[in-house]
This record gives sequence, structure tokens and C-alpha cells, in this order.
Amino acid sequence: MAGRPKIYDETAILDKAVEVFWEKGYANATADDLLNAMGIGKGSFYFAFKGGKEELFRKSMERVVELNFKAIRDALTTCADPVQFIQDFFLSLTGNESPVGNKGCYFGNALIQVSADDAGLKMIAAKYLHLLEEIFTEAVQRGKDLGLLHTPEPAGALGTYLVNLWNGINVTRRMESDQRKLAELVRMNLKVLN
Amino acid sequence: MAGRPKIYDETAILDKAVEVFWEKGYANATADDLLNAMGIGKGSFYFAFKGGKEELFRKSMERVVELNFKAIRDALTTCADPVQFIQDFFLSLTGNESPVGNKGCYFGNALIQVSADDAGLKMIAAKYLHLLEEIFTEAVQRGKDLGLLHTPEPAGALGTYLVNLWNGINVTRRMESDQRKLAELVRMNLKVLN
DNA sequence: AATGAACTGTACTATTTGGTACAAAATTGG
DNA sequence: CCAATTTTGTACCAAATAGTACAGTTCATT
Repeated sequence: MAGRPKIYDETAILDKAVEVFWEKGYANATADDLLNAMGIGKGSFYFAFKGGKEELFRKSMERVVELNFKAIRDALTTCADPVQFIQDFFLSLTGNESPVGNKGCYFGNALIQVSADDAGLKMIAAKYLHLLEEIFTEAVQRGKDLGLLHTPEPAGALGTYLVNLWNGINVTRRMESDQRKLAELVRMNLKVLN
Repeated sequence: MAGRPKIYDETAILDKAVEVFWEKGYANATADDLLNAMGIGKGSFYFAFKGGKEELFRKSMERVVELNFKAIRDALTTCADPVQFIQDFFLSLTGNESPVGNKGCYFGNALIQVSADDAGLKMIAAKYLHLLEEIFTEAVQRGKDLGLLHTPEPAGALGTYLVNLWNGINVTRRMESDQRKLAELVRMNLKVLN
């Protein structure tokens, strides 16, 4: 354990990479784009990420899960009314300054942007979307336990429903700029939570 | 009006290009991939598509609209029960051999795959998704006129709902291979059509 | 301070990319 | 058959790309 110390902060440059991938998409983000944003040289980059762009993206997905999903899960498991939280969450997606950003879902994007021969990355993206589904399912279950939900639909089916709504909204937002229509759309969908 | 005749069929090579774009995605499809699939040389290609890959993709989108959306619209405007048709249509998406293929929505994919500086392509893709929304809306309206629908939701809102479901399913299909869950998801969503 | 390990910057390379140039080929009309 | 026109194949190019090689640097340990 000796050696020259890193001149950068691991997570800081990962965050920069996340920005680039989110903004430009996996396929369109070049190594140059990434290195510039991260502010490190090729030497450092290929030393830290022996797997190149692919490994960087894998780690960037972990980072996004860490930053976003964990926060959602925490909020959902501690808040007084998870059902209300879910409703607010989805409605917030219809605004211009959504907390999640306007570039779609990091993992949904990945599923569609990553080329077929990077099957590994796709599977990881799918896995994380399943995690999100699970988070929704847990929240719904908690809502049921708290007596806030009376629908006969099982929590698992509602989790699937919500992750699909998430996937849909993240695409539909790109074709529809009318926030009213988006909000109405969400409201109509959230009627399943009654 | 003279000149050497084309050695290829315009629409035939467009169909080949559609295949490649659909399979690999816009960003990942190289000119080489496309030329090989289309079976023409660079000379012919850049002569026929002066705008290169971008123009080819624009025309390929037109072709997909022509092939797929027009068929859906025709079916929806002539069938006896448009509501039933919509239900069958969405349920068919959950199977392995969906009529639309398993590579997602051509236009939803485009919205997510095309780089930000190709804003023109994105707008066209969005426009075509709005066309699909309109097709759904018309079908719903017709269902109402025929007395097959009793929901108080306006047809336009239901059209938006359905295009969002379409967008969602096309992403969710990539993360969820369990056809039962997908079918259940669709069934839950289609309860809005009652 | 000497040693060795961890890290970085730069120069280089090989390949792939989209795209152009242009001469040759295939046709129709005169 | 000749001229005009349209289409094609090939050779070429410049830029961008991912990645390697490696010498040099900075530190902890001794």
C-alpha cells in the first residue's frame, strides 16, 4: 500500500461521466467527451477503468442506483404515506424541472442505446429496473399494510404497473411537451392506487 | 428522360435499411452496415441519399409509418369493434412473435438513440408518435360512437394514455421476459377502456 | 535517501468512420 | 451511331476513434 495518490475523486469523476452518458447517450458518448468532462488523461482513465467505456458505464450505473434509487427507497420506506409519495413522485416527472432530470431513465435509455453485442450491459440495466420495480412493490405493500390502499390488485402487479408507467413517461415526455397533458396522463394512471 | 436505370428497388433497399436501424439502433448502425444490407455501393447510396445516413433514416421512418401505422389505422377504422381490436393489439405485444417485432418502437427508439444535435430527426420521430396517438384517439372516439365505451374520459386523454402504454411496453418488454407478467400488465392498463 | 508501488501525461498506432471524386457503364432520344 | 443523361463502382481521403506503450512523477515504507 504505497504509491502515488490519485489526483481526482473517484465518485466525482463518475458523476461527470454519468452526466455525459445521460446527456448524449451511451453510443454517442465518445471517450474524448468522457475524458474531457472527467478532467483526467487517458493514462489515468485506462488505469482506473481497465475495461474502458464499458466498465465506466457499468460503474456509472451503480452510481446512479446509489444516488437515485436508494434515495427513493429510503423516502418510500420512511415516509408517512407512501401512496401519496408515489403520486407526488410521478407528478413531479411531468414538470420541467423534475428531480430526476429530463433525459429519461438512465436504465431505460441504456436498454435502448446499448448495442446488441454488449448484452452484459443490457442485463445489468434490466436488473436495476427490476430493482426499481421492487422498490415500488415494497412501497405499495407498505401502503396496503397501513390501510391506505384498498385495491385488490397484488402489490407485485402494481409494482410492475408503476415501473411500466415510469418507462412510458420517460419516453412520452420526449414527444409531449404539454405538461398539462402529461399530468393528466399520470393522474389517469394513478387511479390504480385507490 | 434517359440515363442508366437503377439496379435496385427503392422501397426494397429502404426496407433493408429499416431492418438494420431497428436491429442495431440509429447510432450504432454504420454506413457500412447499411450499404451491405442494402446491397448497393457508395456511389449509388450517396447519389440516392444526398443527405447520407440522416436522410436515409428520415425516409426509413416514412416507410415504417407507411407499413405499420397505416395498417393499424385502416384496421381500426374498418373493424367492427375497435375497442376489442386495441385490446388484442396490446396483448399481442406481450407475446414473443408480436407483429411489430421485438425491437421496440421505431420512433420511441429514435427519440432515445438519436443524438441531441440531430434535433430534426427527433422532432420527426415525435411527430409520428403523435400520429399514433391520433390513431388511438380516433379509434376510441369511434368506440364511443358505437356505444362500446362508457368511460367519461375524453377520447383524446385515452389516446394519450394508450400511446404512453405503447411507449412503456416497448421498454418494459426489454427488461421483462415473463410474458404472463406483461399480459397481466396490459390487462390492468386496459381497464381504462370500459 | 533509496526502493518500489501507484499513478499520470504524452506520443503513437491502427482502425473505422463518413464522405468525395470521377471515370466508366447503361440507357433513351435524335 | 452519337450525344445527353443518369447511375454505378472504385479508389481515395481526412477526421475521429479507441486503445497501447512507456517514460516519468509522486508518494509510503524502510
